Amino acid sequence: MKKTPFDMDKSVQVLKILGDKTRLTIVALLMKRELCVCELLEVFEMSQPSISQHLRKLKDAGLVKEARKGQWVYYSLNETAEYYPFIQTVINYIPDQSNKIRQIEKSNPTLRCGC
Amino acid sequence: MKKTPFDMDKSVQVLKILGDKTRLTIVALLMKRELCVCELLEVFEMSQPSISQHLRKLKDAGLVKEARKGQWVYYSLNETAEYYPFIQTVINYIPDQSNKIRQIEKSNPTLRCGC
DNA sequence: ATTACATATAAGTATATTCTTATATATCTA
DNA sequence: TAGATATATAAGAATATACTTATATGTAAT
Repeated sequence: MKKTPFDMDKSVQVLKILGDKTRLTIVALLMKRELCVCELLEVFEMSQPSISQHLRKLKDAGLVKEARKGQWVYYSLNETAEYYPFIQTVINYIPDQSNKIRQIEKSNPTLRCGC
Repeated sequence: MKKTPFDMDKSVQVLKILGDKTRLTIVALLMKRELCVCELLEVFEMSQPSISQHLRKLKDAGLVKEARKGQWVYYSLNETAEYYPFIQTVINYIPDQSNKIRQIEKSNPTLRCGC
C-alpha cells in the first residue's frame, strides 16, 4: 500500500481546505453518509449560503461531489480522488461525529410533513 | 496502534498550520534533520523575518522546538507531541525534500570561512 | 568595547478568508 | 401557473494571514 506522493501545491490545497472547522466537520460527516445542504444546516450555527460556500470549496478542490435528487442536492465524498486515502487518514485522527448524524436524523429536515 | 483522536479544535489548528506551502516544507525538511534559520533561508525565496514568523507559528502550535547553539537557533520537530504520528503520516503523502537538504549542505551557511 | 552575524519582534500593507444579507435559480406541489 | 422549498450566487464587511522593512536583542570575534 505504498502511497504516491501528491504534488506539493495540491497537498497544501487539501490541507488548507481541511484546516477549517466547518469543512473538516463536513468531511467527517460525509464519511458516514451523503448529506444534503439542509441536513448540514441542522448541525452548524451558520447561514445557508455559508454552508453552500464551504461545499463549493470542497467541490472545487475535488473532495466532494454533488447529486441533485429532486429539490435536494446531496453531497458525498469523491472516493475516486487520488488523495481520498489521505482524507480517510486525516479523518481517522479526529473525533467521531456520530452525535451530529444522530442530530440530523432526529430533526430529519427532508421529511416535509410528519403524517 | 490505535490512534486516540485529538480535540477537534487542535486538529483544525494543526491542519491550518500545515496548510501553507512554506510551513509544510519546513516540517518536511525537519523530518530529515534539525535546521537553523539561516539554513532554512537558503531554500526559501523569502525574508528572514518571514521564516522566523513561520517558525514561531510552528513553535506556538507545539509542532517544533528550538535550541540555541551559540549564535544559531536550531529548530527540530517536537517528537513528543501527541499528534507527532499524525504529522509523520501527513509528510508521508508529500514529495521528498532531499533535494532541498542537499541544497543547504552545498551552500553550508553555518560554515563562516571556507579555509 | 566595538563590530559583525544570527535571530526575533514591531509595525505596516496587501491580500485572502469567512462570514453576512439580498437575490437568483431550480424543483415541487397545489 | 403561482407559491413554497432548497440551493446557489453576488456583494459587502470584518477579520485573519503572510509578506515587507526597520529595529531590537543576543552571541561571537577582534
